[in-house]
Amino acid sequence: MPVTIKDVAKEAGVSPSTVSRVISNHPRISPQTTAKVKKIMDELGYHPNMLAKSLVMQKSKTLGIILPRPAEELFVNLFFSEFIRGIVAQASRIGYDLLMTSGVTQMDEADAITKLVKGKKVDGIIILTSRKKDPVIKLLQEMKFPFVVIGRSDEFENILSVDNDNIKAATDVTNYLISIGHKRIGFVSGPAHLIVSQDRLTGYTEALKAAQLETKPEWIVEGEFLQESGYLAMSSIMSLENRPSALIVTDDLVAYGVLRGLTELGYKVPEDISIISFNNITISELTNPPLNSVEIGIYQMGYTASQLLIRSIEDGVDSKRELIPHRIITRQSCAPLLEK
Amino acid sequence: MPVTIKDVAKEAGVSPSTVSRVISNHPRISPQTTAKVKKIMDELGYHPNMLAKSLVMQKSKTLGIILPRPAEELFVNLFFSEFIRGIVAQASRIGYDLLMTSGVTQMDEADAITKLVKGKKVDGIIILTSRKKDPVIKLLQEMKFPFVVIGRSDEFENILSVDNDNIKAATDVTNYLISIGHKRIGFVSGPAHLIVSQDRLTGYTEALKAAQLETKPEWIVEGEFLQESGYLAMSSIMSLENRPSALIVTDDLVAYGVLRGLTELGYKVPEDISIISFNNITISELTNPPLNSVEIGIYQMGYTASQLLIRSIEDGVDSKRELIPHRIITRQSCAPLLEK
DNA sequence: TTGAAAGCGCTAACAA
DNA sequence: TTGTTAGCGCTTTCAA
Repeated sequence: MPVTIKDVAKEAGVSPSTVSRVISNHPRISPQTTAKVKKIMDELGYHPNMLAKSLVMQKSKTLGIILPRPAEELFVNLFFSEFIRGIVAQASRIGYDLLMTSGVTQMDEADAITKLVKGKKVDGIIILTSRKKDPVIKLLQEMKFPFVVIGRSDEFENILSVDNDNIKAATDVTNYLISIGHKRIGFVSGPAHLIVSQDRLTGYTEALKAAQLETKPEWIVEGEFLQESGYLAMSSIMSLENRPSALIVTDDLVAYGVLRGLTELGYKVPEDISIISFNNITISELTNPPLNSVEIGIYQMGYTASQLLIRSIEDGVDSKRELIPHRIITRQSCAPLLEK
Repeated sequence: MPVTIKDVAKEAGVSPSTVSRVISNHPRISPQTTAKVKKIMDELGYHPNMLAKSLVMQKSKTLGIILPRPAEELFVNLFFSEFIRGIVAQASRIGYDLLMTSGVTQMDEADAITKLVKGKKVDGIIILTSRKKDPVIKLLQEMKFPFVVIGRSDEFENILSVDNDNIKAATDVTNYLISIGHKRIGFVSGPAHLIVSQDRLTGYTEALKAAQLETKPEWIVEGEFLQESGYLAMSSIMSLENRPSALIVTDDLVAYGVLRGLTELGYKVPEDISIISFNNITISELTNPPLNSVEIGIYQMGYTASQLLIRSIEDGVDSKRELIPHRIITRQSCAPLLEK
């Protein structure tokens, strides 16, 4: 039998409401009573029933997240762990937990979310991937329920989001290559329906334009966030007559595929071609040569998202875009291009 | 304003209990009423408040998991994502969600667990890492609260657990090397306080003994689940006079460190030395050469753990050890050793 | 400073 | 087959 507030009250010779007040540090309560009640709580091993509390308080102190689908979002997977750690670390600090769920067989994300929201199991929701015209964002927006998206929405301006400045990041990367002498720069992009793909591509294009460098459609290849895509992209690009001297790749795993293909074909990196990619996952320092990559601060994104969402729940802030700084990690996959 | 069971009742002209019965498919309820109530529920967009339901039912339909500490359990990290996916997939199917929490700064795992359990936020708990004399297992055992451990307990026999047969797996690996001609086999182990380390080491030792092969203390090196450990282990082992012709490594990441060091020193794998490791994480097929590794079925472990725990919650089964089969993945890091 | 009582939204005897 | 009622464990007016 669990010990309730009534048991404590009876044992301490006070009323349940007094015990309740002690629990929540109510200001107007005598030190003696407080001490007495606290002692009894310890003795009895009392812990408040959070369900009951949540029911009357109308809030669960819980954040919700929908587990991304396996195949579709492999991308997210590779740093899922670090991301979750960021969320939970911050949430726990403020007394929130994280509830994870997923759409069952036929039931999609939208239903899973509705269930959480209307079922009052969570006070806010974190959306992991932002696709173009994301229906989930629209749903949450309509329900006027607190949520934060990782990435950004192409439809709604005034929402809570945590993102990298992917356009800027891609611009920086492009300029970095330009600064070490490259003039022909290719781009291996990710799935077009993801906003992150779109933004990075934009940054690349803009940087080339600004530098008045040549841009060719065949230098841009789109693929999945898979090693194979890198391999394919590589072979398509290397077979060009006038091929790039440097390649920007949208993700480390893809870059690994590129690297692998290059090695197989007998090319040397960075002597024959320079490679730089995004996300800086574990693997990027393990490749041969170690990959230059853009650190995007996954843990911090999780941490910040959590923080922003909780603030939104508690203070009602519901429109803010937080940008997590990125940073180019220089390793050995890029080399200066000497004039010739 | 959320729509409650009362609103539905009033609108449908029935009592709240009737609505409740419709929700839970009570057998004795007329088709007409059912239809009418369901219609109203749809119209009003009704969803049951799970907190209220949980409060009266005394169960939350939620599983709990404590996020492993960063540094200590890097090991778990690498397949965290796949593991969680397994848990959530199965849990969702049966209508359970997963609640994640972590010890705040000073507050340790035990407190976090007590809070979840006594606070009634979860119906059962999944323990991710099993250390020797794990205090958390003891705590849960004492509270008589449903839980399942991934791995096994060295103290308690009669608990719920999902594990690989790590002793057998290590035996299999050792025998595999023996079968292709190796007689001098080394072992790079993990942290001694983890049961998985202990079991794999045991399996290795037993297999050698059974084959009446030589075993030398200096062929066994213990380290962390880190690349660096592999590097260190490698240099210690390769500097021996009579060194092994094959190495069993406790984890792919560590094996990567070994591989790297070997390459740096000019050794060739598998010509100069064969390497095989455990866990079969993404990285193991990306190395050069691709690593032979033991697939341990992480997703399935999560899935099974979830299943076992829910069964325990609902039917009271509380003592069962489920073994997930392992399987050696043959790639290019092992070569037969010819007699000489 | 403390207590009594009502109620959060739901389920489940018991009665009808 | 359906309704009435009590109560899950907590918070919070209102009164004392």
